Amino acid sequence: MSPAQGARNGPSVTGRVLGILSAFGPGAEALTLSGIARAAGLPLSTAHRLVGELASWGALERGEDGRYRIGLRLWEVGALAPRSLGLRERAMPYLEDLYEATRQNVQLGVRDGHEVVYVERLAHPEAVRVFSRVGGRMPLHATGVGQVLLAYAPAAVQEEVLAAPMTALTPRTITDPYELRRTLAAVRREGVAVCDGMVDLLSLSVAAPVRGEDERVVASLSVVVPSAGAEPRAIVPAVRAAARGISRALGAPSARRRPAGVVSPLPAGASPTGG
Amino acid sequence: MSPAQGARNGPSVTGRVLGILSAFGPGAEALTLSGIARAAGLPLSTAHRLVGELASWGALERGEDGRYRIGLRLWEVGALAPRSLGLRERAMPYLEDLYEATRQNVQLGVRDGHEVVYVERLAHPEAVRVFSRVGGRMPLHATGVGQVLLAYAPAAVQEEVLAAPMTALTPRTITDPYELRRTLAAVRREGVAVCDGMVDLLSLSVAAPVRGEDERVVASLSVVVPSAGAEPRAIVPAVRAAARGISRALGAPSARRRPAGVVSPLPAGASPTGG
DNA sequence: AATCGAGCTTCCGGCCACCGGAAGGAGCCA
DNA sequence: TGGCTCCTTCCGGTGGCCGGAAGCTCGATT
Repeated sequence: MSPAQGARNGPSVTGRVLGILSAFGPGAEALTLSGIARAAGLPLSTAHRLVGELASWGALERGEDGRYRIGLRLWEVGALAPRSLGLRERAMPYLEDLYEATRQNVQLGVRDGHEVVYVERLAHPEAVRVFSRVGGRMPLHATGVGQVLLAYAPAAVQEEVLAAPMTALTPRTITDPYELRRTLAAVRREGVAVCDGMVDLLSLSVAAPVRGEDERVVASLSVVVPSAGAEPRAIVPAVRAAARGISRALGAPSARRRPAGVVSPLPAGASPTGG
Repeated sequence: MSPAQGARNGPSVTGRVLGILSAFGPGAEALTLSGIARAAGLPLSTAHRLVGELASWGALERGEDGRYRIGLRLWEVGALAPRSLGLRERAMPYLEDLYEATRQNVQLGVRDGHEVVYVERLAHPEAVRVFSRVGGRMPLHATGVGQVLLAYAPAAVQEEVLAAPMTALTPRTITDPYELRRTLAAVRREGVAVCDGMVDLLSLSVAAPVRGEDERVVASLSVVVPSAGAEPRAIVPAVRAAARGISRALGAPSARRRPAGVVSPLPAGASPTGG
């Protein structure tokens, strides 16, 4: 997890304010004032003052139950993050198609440090339950999206991840540095990652890299399907095609092929396997 | 732009920090340090210090061009806003279906003060160009989603909006209080709003209310189609059904009907296209 | 090459805005 | 009634914030 977190937040006012925001998180969407003060390590009166100011601006909202939640205004500002909105906006149509074709789970993630942050997710209510959520984080080594992002990350990042101990989410999660290194090489070679039962034993994910205009991998998308009886071969081409479509939409030179045909990257019979 | 911006933000540190965040907005996703200082009305050195702190926490990110953008971390926190994520999560499947059926634009918005804030939007690349964007705001009186939200808003809000001057986005935008009042009554009676050419002359939107567990209208969704040759009658049922589906997912008692049938509110036959 | 300008970074003394203990109020439960 | 938790307000002391000033890095212009 993000080290130097709780301890930091220096004694500066800005740090305290950010500490208050840090108090919120998945599983802590609504907090009482004292809860915030506790989590942020602030005296109650201090928290009271700062929270009041945040609330009057709209960064926090106070519910009828007296508890505070993240406010719409903060969400608005957050929506301006280029790695969220800009990416999302262009990726959506392709995610749509992929979702429509599979009726399962489609995810889009970017790397932040040693973790993947899920920026978008389309989930069919009846699809396999997936652990991730929009705005959530997962370790890079254990997920399809993560492995792709790691495979194309700067060497320094890869070495850091390989050097650190890796937590196992299931018995099948890769935790051995050597094996991971081999896996990453395979991902680079194939252009896809297939993770079977690494997050939970019942699901399998297929992920592919999305490139930006400078050819760097800026995101990764994946489809998660039930492990049982899944046939990755059937999914891989679709995932690859969608990833390439998004890359093209982002202006990646390498993705410029096909003389601007149909929008849908999933024509019924077509296989991108070249030749 | 943004009037009364520099003036507000009190002289408190928190206010200054929030002022810095306010400097960003649609059309201002990337700013230089001095740009931020200018927009927030802060001395350069002060801005430098605060921005540095924000960036080191992850609220801002500095690009290779030296300009600052909203950081992923802030987006993450913003994603915790209940009116964004909680709503979105449950609404998505229905929006999906609606999008799939129409292949046009589907929008989901909530009310904030006298404006609608678009929380989600699915847009087909080839669909009518729509003015709105995720995280964007529009006046309540001029849009389908807005009219629905206004129709079910507290009386006080309605009167405030009716009393204030209304800007016309096109010649067809409602700006007359009396006419708006009549329109709102119709919306309440019908349970849908149909706005033809009010945002731009080429598009038409059909919107319906989404209710929460206490029956209050918490959001509104709409479909935007080309004005030319559109047949609202064909769309209305689909929009109503989707809105009801989301309401049910949110726990609205009134939406509990149908003995838990299929998930999709759009049985295969309903074709909104037509002649 | 020299000059200019725009933007960024660092430094530091003075002052004032922030801090947080303390006191008091509002609910809730036993 | 007493005890609990949570919230709100107040106010004097002080330590963190402020921001002018000096210097730096670019790139454009003469």
